[in-house]
Amino acid sequence: MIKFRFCKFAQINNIASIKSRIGGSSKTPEYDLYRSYYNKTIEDVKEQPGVTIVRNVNEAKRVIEILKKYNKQPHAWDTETIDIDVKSENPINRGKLICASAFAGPEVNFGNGPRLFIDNFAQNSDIIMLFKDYFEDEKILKIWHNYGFDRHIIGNHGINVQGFFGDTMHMARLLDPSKQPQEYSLAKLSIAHEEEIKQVKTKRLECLLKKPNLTEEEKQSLQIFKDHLLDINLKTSMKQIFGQNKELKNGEVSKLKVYPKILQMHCLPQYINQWIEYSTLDSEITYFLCLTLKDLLNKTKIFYNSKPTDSDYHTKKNEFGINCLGDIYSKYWNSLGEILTELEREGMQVDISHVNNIKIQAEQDMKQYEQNFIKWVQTTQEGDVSQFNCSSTQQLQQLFFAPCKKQQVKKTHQTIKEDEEDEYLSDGRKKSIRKEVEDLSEIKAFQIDNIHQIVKENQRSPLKYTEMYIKGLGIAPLSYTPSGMPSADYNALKQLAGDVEKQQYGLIYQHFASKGDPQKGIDACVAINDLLELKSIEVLLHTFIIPLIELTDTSGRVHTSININTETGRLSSRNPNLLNQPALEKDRYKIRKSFVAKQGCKLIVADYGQLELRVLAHMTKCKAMIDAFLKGGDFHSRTVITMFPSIQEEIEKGELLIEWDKSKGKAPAPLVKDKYAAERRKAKVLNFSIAYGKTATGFAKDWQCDIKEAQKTIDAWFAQRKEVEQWQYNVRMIAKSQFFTQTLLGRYRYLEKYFEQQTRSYINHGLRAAINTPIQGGAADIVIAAMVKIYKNETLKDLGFKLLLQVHDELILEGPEENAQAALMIVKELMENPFEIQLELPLEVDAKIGNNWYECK
DNA sequence: TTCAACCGCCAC
DNA sequence: AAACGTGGCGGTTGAA
Repeated sequence: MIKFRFCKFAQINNIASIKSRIGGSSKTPEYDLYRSYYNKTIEDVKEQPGVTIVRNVNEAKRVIEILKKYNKQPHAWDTETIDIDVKSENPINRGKLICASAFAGPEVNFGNGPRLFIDNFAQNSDIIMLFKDYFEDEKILKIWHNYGFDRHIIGNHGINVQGFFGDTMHMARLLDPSKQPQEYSLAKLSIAHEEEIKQVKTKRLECLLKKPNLTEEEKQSLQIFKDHLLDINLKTSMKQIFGQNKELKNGEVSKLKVYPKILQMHCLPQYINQWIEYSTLDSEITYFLCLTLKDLLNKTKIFYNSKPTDSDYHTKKNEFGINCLGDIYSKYWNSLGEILTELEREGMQVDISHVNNIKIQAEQDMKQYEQNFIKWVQTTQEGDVSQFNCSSTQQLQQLFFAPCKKQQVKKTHQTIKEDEEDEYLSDGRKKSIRKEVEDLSEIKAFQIDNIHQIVKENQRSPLKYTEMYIKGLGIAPLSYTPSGMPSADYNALKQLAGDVEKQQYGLIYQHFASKGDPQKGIDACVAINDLLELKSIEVLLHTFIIPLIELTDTSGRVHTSININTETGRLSSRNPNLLNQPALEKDRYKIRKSFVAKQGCKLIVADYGQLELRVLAHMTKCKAMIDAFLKGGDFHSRTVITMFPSIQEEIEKGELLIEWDKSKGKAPAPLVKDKYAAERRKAKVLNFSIAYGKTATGFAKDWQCDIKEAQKTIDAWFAQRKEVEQWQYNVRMIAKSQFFTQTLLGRYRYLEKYFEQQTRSYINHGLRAAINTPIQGGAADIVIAAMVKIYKNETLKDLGFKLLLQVHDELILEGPEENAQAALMIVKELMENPFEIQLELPLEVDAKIGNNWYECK
């Protein structure tokens, strides 16, 4: 079984091949330089209290024995890496370890105390390999902060880390998912939980000191810990410790901050001691943060109706057998942490030749449209605009809508900002303050490359840039951006162009026709239509096609980085984002065909049907919704008939059908989706948008009707779904009074930030979030539970099927062709029953087998 | 040169 | 008083 799960690792176990892939840069002159510094530096490294430094084989072997001796307790680890830009690159097959640190408890004495520092550079760069058996021992548990990153880096050395105890980042996110993303760094968490960490440390020390049979080494370690380490609880960020103000040539000190590279910190004498302290503190903090967060998770009961004074408060469980957040961690999120790293390492096979083909195709298609559009722009301008940039929103705004006044800016929860002191960037520069946008004047200059080498008066040689002037057409703005500028998005441009194919010309036609030149109007519509085509191709090319080519590895697989960093508990994906691949209708180049199964394998793509609506139905226990799901068939058609009594009558008389199986011949009566297509479309939009808290105004805008009519339709929806209305009311009340909302399983999302500012905009946003999170987050709970079940299923392992990706309500697996059918049945079964209990209504999963992602949809 | 604000668009 | 939730990301632009 194991052989299927880790065949990827089996491939990379060949160390020579690893080195050739990730160690290329270690042969550069830069490395040689630092290596020479390093050899002198390590001679006079100061001995630091509590830190044991490992720099040779014997030392390594000795500490490994100590680590193994303490195999009953988890060990916290952290790594520092080189050869990777952590901001833009994923750590799969890229980046390697320069050093690692561990902390296994205050009493675990590695010789000079409980902090362990392992050097893995230059002549010591294979030291980490001595720890292979230790890392791969699944019985020895390890704690990490952002496990995925460290696991992959260590994996790059051919070591497949096992024995996952927990990830402090995931724990912190589960405890409170509502913080800013950067607040989950080790440094920030150590500050946020400073008091609790102190308490945990003190308590732990007291407890250990009381332990009978302490060895001399342990006593010594505890003494060092007490004397030197107990009071160090704050992790300072690397930038704060190592950042220096840049010195200018004239001797003055600049505000710009400079930071040494990791290589420099590791190799240069002025940094090394602080560097070792910094690195070893990481793992120690991770260790105590883990204890702290576990404790907090266990203390966070999920029953908000119970009070701590209730006698059963500490043991009471919800319908899913969950008492506290700690239960959710141990039941689901812990496994999820492991699963995500597996998905990342596995990656997805890419048909590179297909991607290259569609890239060429897209580039060709774009060119023509671009030429057409710019040619037209030229007809409206006096100066040369051959360098008009179609990707520039500003230029488009200027061209169509200038001159115009900007709209009054509305403050939303995102744009509102307090008058704070000057903020500075990490490199010391002052953070720029948002400039008020100004009205658009009729003519505006844009900077362009001086491709014609124009030499200006009083200049001897041509400057690099020159100006292009755009004179606005002065069309009345159709909508505005949040900052008050006229928007030039798809909607606005589409209104200008109209439907060119049907010769129903849009607003810009009027603009020219009213000046007595209808042909010019038609030309303009055609041109804008071309612009829209151009833009849609550009998006596909630049957001999907090109990045996919760049990010696919040499073996033809693309490894996205999957994070749990949403406030609702959904996953997100980066480098590349595989969760927003174009849907079938918009996928004119069939980008999804690029994601294929590897040789001899098939993909299984399994989708939940109407997952969020089912979650809503379950949580509200809404009879009408549950009923509609139980009866089956087209859910939106069922919604239509409950909303419109006249349609209901037709159904009862048999003059109208909800669904018809075409294999039985021609339908004896018309179908709802045909006869009442418009109504069904409305019902569909309603079904989806109610969960988002969309209001009548929003619907009116979408449907282009007045607010009253929209409200009437909404009322019709709610009339049969009183339970939903009541549920929403309750959820809003809790949000307003207690500032949180909870998902299906009971995870919390805190909403204080929306209610602190007593503005309507904030509060309304908070209320919508409160409504949406239980549903969106509940759906996430279900899919995560299903993933854990699938991951743990022995039969699927035997069949060789592995998870590749989760796309919110869809799971993708890959495995041997001959086992695909068997695997599909199991996947479907597991997904439809993610919990021990049944929900108020069944979950339905549609699963397909195919050679690529496109085929499976 | 670097970075963030802004706009816009992709998914579920 | 605002008007649809959760994300990632590319391009342009101007500031430091």
